[in-house]
Amino acid sequence: MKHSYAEYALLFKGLSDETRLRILNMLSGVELCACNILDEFKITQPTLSYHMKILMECELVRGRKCGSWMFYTLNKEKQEELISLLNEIIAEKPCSDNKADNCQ
Amino acid sequence: MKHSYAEYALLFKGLSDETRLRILNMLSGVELCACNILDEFKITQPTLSYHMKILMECELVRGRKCGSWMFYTLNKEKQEELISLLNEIIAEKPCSDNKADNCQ
DNA sequence: AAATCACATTGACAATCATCAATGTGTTAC
DNA sequence: GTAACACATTGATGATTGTCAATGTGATTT
Repeated sequence: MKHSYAEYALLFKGLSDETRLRILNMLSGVELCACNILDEFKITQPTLSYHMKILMECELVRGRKCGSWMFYTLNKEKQEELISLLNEIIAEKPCSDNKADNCQ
Repeated sequence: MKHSYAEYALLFKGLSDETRLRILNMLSGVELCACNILDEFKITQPTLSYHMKILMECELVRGRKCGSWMFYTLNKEKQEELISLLNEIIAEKPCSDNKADNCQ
């Protein structure tokens, strides 16, 4: 648990929308500008801007401005943190007795 | 991509609440009944019931009824699927040229 | 069978979310 | 400097969310 539950919840909220998941997948290994991303969806430009803001606020994505373009890249570290958290949750705790003993 | 984006979005939505994250963590390696879980929170019983319903609907948690008790366990497979998805997103695609070449 | 216990469901509510049209801001092209 | 472009912000709207009090349901106890 590197961060608080509230922070992780925010990260997962960033991932909890189909459009945003598609955007993240588009960004894997590539840097794209907003207009490239917009082309792939049937949403308006303000809606995309809204999603990119959310992705950047929870730091799943990084942005860099270049002239009047905005280029986006994945922040792999954040996703690795989520993978660590999920692994941590899955892992059995040493203290756990693993059985609900009051009912077979 | 074992499932659809919509399904993954639902799974992440399941994880996007602080209370539910804490519940999942409580369940790692242990089977607990609803009343055990409720004791740890300052929420009402209907609210817990609501959260457990969400966790079961997206199959992050499995439930088993025993008399009038409900026992819950983690569904590790689902979390492993999410880890796979995150790894897949992080991984660079072979087709990607990795650079936005119209701006240094 | 009546009371109690463990949990689910319903209805209501405020808060947040995803979306768009309209508008604003800063950059580039002419 | 004016027009066009790329993106952000604002305001509005319908949908969804998390919460609770009240009530329902089914099992257990007495």
